Amino acid sequence: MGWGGYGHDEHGWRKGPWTPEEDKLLSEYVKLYGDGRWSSVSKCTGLKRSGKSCRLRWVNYLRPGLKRGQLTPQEEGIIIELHALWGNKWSTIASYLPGRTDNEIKNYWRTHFKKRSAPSAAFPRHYDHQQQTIVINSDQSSPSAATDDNNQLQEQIQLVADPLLAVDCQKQKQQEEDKNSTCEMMMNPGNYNQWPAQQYQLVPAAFGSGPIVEDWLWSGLWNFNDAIQ
DNA sequence: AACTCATACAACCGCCATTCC
DNA sequence: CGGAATGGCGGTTGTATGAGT
Repeated sequence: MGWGGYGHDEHGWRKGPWTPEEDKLLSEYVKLYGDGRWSSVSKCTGLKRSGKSCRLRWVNYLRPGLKRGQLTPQEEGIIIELHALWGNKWSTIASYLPGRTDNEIKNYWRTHFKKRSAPSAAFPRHYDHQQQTIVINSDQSSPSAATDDNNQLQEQIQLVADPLLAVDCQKQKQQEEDKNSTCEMMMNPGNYNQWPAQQYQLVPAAFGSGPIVEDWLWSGLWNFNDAIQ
């Protein structure tokens, strides 16, 4: 990944790709002083990099816990859904994907979706709708199982009309009702032609846990995207 | 084998909000 | 209180790489 060699800006800061030596210096600095005092990195380490450049390098590349490699279908789904919610709030979206950076997500989105307009057309080429979507209420012989699923789903669904919070009782009550109806729709998707408005889409699987719930959410995601076309 | 194109990735830029002095 | 410094974020650019032709 070259930048055509190294250069310096008007302030004398080095530019271009980082060397292993620079990475080592930066890592050692953060180990000693923590991440946050970027402007003093050059003073303390002799690194000829601006604070901004150091921060970027740390956040996007050196920070511990970063995941490497291709995003999983689940992560892709989360990105798609959160982007529908918040737009290009990459750092916000990244906060729901542990180990992924806003830069990575931004790059991914631009590469895969930028040129496409319709949300449903935006799904990655390797995402398999048929594979991800499960048959809802397939176990008709066991009503109790369906009820359990419903209860489990109820716990996982959060309505996010206002992602920051429902403020008053009226809103909370309304949200509770919407939550119930959304759950009902997910349990019996065939009975509904129209999905709720965008503000009532589901919180992505990252908030919940377990393959069943994730599959439910995935199928809901697809219905939702079809609905908003 | 050579060329083209799409994708992945790293890094920079500019703007804005916050903090500091 | 106001200006400067700093940090954070979204947008953009440039190059490497691999697949397809």
